[in-house]
Amino acid sequence: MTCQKGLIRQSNEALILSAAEKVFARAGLKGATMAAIAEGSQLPKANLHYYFGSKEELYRAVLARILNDWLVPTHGITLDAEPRAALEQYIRAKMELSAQRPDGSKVFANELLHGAPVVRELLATELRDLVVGKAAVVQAWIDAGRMAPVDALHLFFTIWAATQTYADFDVQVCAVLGRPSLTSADHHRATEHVVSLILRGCGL
Amino acid sequence: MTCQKGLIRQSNEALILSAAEKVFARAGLKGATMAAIAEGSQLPKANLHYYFGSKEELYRAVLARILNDWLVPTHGITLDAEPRAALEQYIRAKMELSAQRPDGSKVFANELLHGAPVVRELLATELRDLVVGKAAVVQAWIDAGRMAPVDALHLFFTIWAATQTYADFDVQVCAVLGRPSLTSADHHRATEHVVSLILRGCGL
DNA sequence: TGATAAGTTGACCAATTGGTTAGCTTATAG
DNA sequence: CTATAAGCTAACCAATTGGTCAACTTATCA
Repeated sequence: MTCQKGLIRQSNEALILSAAEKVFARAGLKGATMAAIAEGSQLPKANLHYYFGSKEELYRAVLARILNDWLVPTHGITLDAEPRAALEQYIRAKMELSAQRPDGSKVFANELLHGAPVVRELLATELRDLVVGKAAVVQAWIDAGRMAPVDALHLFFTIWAATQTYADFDVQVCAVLGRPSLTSADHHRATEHVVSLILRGCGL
Repeated sequence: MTCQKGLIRQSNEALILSAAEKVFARAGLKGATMAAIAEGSQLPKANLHYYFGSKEELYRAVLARILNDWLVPTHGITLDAEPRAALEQYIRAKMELSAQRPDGSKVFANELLHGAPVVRELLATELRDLVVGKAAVVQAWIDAGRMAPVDALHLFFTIWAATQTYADFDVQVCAVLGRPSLTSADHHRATEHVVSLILRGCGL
């Protein structure tokens, strides 16, 4: 009963996924080449097709991994949580993700930008269900007078946008700040800004 | 002395630029094909190369047009303006742009996402100079106690992100809202949300 | 140990696609 | 009207690239 994948397979798939995330982030779905991913993972091109049938299948696998990491940090948003602490922790988690794994965010952004041909179904089901649920929590907080009356669904759009902009559009941020790349001090400053602006915007 | 371009040329260039913006938005730089742009503009492919030397030159022309529209609405942010009115008007203008010309925003977002190989210089000069100047105005408002002490530069990042997300990532917004596409009522609701959240966040 | 499966790889192919060119038609101006 | 320039276009080319395949080596386990 060997339900587990072979160790070699497991290791090589991880290697390929990691390289693919970087290449897809830099070049997009069409711009990325299997040859570049092969080079990034130090494996011959034919090997990629052995583990992942096609370029699109590999792309799909990369996206699946990202979406998962995307949804996890909402867990602290519950009815009996303290609004200010829960939202602050969520925003900080998203900022941390933008700083630590910008490539993943970029691949996802690219997919959305082009109409989400691959993940559209997931958005309309998994993502929607989760967010609608969390928005109901926020609405309950508002109804209880625990925060200002913002639009609960759109609040999530704003939080995603404000946090992910530091991953997706880092070149722009760098250019305006006059930096070659974002330092951890920059990320810290950005985090404090976003946290305080949005919390104040929510009357917290 | 005919310094003006021929009428035919002017008309066809506009036709091509418009079609190119749509195709580049949908497919990205690499994903877009000259054939698709040709079909979109109802012109044979060789004609595109007659007016624009290469695919990249055409892409560059599309981006230039967008960046210009991008920078214009900051004009109301001046030292002697009223902070609340000036920021509100700027945010509304950006939301209007997102609603009216989402394709332009998408092309620009795609360019940033992939490291801005074509407009990087423009970002570090034109955009930076403008934004640093406007941030100084915001900082002066803060110093005068006319608004809450937010980070002036990062405030612009947040405004851009919060407004453009409705153009760049409209599929995601649609999916979560459960809409096939964004209605003008949706755009109105989004605008009021962003305006009130950010203004309150700025203590206005 | 031997047999079956898993993993590896260079060489190759077909399709796509940006770009060219030669020859054509239409417009413009003297 | 004529000559020159501008505009148009089908056919073609070279390069890129996703994907295939057959032959090979290595791992696994009864």
